[in-house]
Amino acid sequence: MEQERISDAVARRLPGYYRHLRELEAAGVTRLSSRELGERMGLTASQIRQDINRFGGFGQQGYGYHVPDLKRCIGEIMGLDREHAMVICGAGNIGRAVAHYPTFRNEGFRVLALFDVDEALVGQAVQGAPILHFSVFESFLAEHDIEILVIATPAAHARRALEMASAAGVRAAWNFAPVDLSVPEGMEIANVHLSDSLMSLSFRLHERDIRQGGASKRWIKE
Amino acid sequence: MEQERISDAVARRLPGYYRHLRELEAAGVTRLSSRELGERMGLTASQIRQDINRFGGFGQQGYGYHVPDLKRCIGEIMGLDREHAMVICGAGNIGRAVAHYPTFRNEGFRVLALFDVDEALVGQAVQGAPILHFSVFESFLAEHDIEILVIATPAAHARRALEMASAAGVRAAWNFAPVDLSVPEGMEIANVHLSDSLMSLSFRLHERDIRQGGASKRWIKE
DNA sequence: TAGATTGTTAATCGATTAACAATC
DNA sequence: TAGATTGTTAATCGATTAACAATC
Repeated sequence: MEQERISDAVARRLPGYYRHLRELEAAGVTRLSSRELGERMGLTASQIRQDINRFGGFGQQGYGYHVPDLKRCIGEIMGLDREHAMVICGAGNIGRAVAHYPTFRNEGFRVLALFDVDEALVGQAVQGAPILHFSVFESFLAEHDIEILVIATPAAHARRALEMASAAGVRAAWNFAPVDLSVPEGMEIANVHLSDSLMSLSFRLHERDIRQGGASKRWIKE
Repeated sequence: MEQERISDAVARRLPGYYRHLRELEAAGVTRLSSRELGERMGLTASQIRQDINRFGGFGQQGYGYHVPDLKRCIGEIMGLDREHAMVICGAGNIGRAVAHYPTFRNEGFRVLALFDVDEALVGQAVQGAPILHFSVFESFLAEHDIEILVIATPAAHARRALEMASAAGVRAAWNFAPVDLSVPEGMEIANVHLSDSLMSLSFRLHERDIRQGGASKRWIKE
């Protein structure tokens, strides 16, 4: 009964498997070997077999994997076979972009409402979800069974929204505010930090400049 | 002159260091030990010293690190001491959210223009950047020295925008379209995959359910 | 000087890759 | 059956942690 927690390395690759399997299924591919999937994803066949086998033997010797079956199984592993009720705190650009994003609407993630303090936004709707005033946030949480809080507020308000949601029994937070939120007891948090990937990209460009343009900068050791 | 490429693990942590140092500097902290920073960030002191030392000895024995100096150095390492000219392909919710996002506007990332095929959007402006028709994308790239392309189009158009930018000498792409774009010769790419972090979060919730609710599901091995 | 803390080398740990027996 | 490919164990590699001499 006791089993090891799946490593972050594997948990991070699961959505990529799902995305590629979805594309392959849409393209009509039904059979796939770990070697073929590896070439497509830039991973080794060995790693793919290791990853998939953390969850059970979904393949068949001599044949490979059945694309629709494997896609469904990986979807179930990530809980995509059921609905996830979400609310979004902050109806600014990020909040509204999340509410519109089609990829996860298609996978059972449902936005029930957005919350903001800006009276000009309250009363509008985004993709059928109403924008409500933040003052009714707690009562809304009490009345609805919300599983995931999306934090799209300025950094200063993120912690407060998280605490209210935690107290109301919300199980997870998907945080876009540029702060590292510590994890309340019993919750799962994903800190997105949109600008981090841009800064890493900028770092790689700069690293490349330094290599090519002669190592005049001191931070490259010789 | 020849040196090892910085590992992805380190490159991914750099923006986090920068963010925490910025917060500490704003809070008036000037002196910091690796142990203190580690406690704050949830890393070991050892790892922090290893990471920082990839780039040079920025600390002082017996004292620790000088917060403003270290922040500036890490900023320079990521190239934040200069401007980065960007264009955004796709002026939908994601594209506009990126154009508004304050965190990287403050760090020298400048959006010169957005491009879209929707005539209703063309002519508008976002934070001072005009929305232009995609038909003038190539001529705009020819006339301006653009460093980073932000891809915020539907998946089907991502590759085309990337190829045009690559041909025009754009050096990097920050991709929000839900496809893994292969890297053109000489470019750096960051594939963001917004929904991946949500799916990983959902996976962790589901994993937790299975552990607690008895391992009736087969994918947990016993 | 004594205490503190870095920079750096060595040890450990975990993730990835390779290999191959099992089996479809 | 023969060929192919998985599931799984063993080997390798790289990243993290521990230890400690250097030094402020």
